[in-house]
Amino acid sequence: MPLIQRLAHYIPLLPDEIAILRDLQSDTSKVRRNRHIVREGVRYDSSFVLVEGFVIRSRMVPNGSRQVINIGIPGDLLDFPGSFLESAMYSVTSLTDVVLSSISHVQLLSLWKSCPSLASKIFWSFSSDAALIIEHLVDVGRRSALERIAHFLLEFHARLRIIGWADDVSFPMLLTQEILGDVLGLSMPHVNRTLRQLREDGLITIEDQRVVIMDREALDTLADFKGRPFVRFSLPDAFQDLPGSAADTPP
Amino acid sequence: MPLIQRLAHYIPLLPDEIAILRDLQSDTSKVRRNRHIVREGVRYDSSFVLVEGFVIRSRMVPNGSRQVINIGIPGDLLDFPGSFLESAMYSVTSLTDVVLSSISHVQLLSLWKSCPSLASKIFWSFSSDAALIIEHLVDVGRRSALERIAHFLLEFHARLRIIGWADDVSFPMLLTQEILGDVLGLSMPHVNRTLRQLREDGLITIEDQRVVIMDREALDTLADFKGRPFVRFSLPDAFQDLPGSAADTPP
DNA sequence: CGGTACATTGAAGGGGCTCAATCCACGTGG
DNA sequence: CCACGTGGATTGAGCCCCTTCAATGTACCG
Repeated sequence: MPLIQRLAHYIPLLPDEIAILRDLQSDTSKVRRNRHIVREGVRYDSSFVLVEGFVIRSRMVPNGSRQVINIGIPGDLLDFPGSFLESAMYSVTSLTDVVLSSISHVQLLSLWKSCPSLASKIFWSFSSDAALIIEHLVDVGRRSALERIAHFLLEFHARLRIIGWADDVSFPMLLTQEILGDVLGLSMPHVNRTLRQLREDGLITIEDQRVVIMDREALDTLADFKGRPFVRFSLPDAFQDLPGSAADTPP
Repeated sequence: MPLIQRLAHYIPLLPDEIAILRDLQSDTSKVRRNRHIVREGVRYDSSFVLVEGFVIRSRMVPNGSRQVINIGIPGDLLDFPGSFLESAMYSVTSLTDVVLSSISHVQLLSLWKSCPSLASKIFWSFSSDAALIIEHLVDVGRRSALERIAHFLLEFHARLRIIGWADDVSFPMLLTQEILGDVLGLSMPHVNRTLRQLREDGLITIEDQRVVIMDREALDTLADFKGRPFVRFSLPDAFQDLPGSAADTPP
């Protein structure tokens, strides 16, 4: 239950809420590698929780290139902000074999009545997705290739750690250099050269498809990465305490 | 009441909802030109509706440059996704003299109980902000300077039109070229040259601080601008009809 | 009338792109 | 078991878009 794990990493979840979340993810479906899950321009009336596997959300541009908006990892709620919009504004494609659980928009929104405290936590999750995109915008707009890649690696590492896919200093390299280029607005050859430079400078190594962070401090400085202090749950207590007392949940 | 105007442009608002919105914006405050309204890293417990004037939301990068996330125009709800986060992830600065109306997060969230249909409309508004940022990301990541500027001008024109600040073919140029550069990840001289090229190609003219669109079709093509079809309200009827029947409101 | 803010233009350089070749690991079928 | 195909990584050469640095122009304002 990576969604629960991810939320709980930031916010104490009440037993009730966990039960509801479990329930929401009851019917799952599988999608093979390299398939479209959501297609740009089409309308959907349910969102998806990514239970297993990885996806990319991307937009094509007429000149032939594409921009990857975001890498979806287990526990992510796909399709924000699409949930509220007329039609999907980007495609979602499976990067690996994937297990999804769909949640209709009606279900999602009715949470505001049945369990507002949980709803607020889910909307917090949307906010932190938006925050991620803003970070991404800053990356692409105002950082050099070296800074961008460093920043992306650190951010991705942080996200993977929360769901148990990374240890303190390393994580699996799930993206091809081509995709990494589409994420960061760079060409594939330049991604390659920049990664090499990071290696030569002793900041990272890459072995067996894993990225190993060799010099955390230098990377943090280079990327101006301050952990992710802003991405933390913060709502009026009135909303955290609704269903019962604000007890912690067992880990 | 630009917020009401903006929402109503997309979504029929019920009389009740309009009354509540009016009420929310009752106490206003003024801020002079070039002042900080929200400062990066600080925590706030209320959001703002921008009633009059223009603001920029931006992030500084250690190398001295900054990235403008978004231009706030009258009717915008500032501080998303900040509302849910521990601390502001970007600064908000007044571009002109400004009239704000603050809405505490508690007030905002309690709408989900007191008037869920309105709440869903406000959250739709957040979604469309997020959509704007995604468009922006695509711009900066994968479009040439010419395409970027064209796209920005069209998008900005569309937004200004909704609140009555633009006519069919022209709108006031509210940004300096320096700011435009910070929006689009370009240097000021290059913004200048690119604008000149757009002029020389007969796509736009700039006179008396107004941008005039001379060749709409060519601009649309260049920028791959398709109006903003995805930014349209779309929610299960269950949520649109809660307080009464789905009657239109008088204009 | 000098000061400030912004627009404009030029020259030179570099970061990142394009195009293209090569290499490597892996899987698959004969 | 090997030949081959395929997807991805790596590397090189040349170029161009955009940046940097710097100077000049221009409007407005106290």
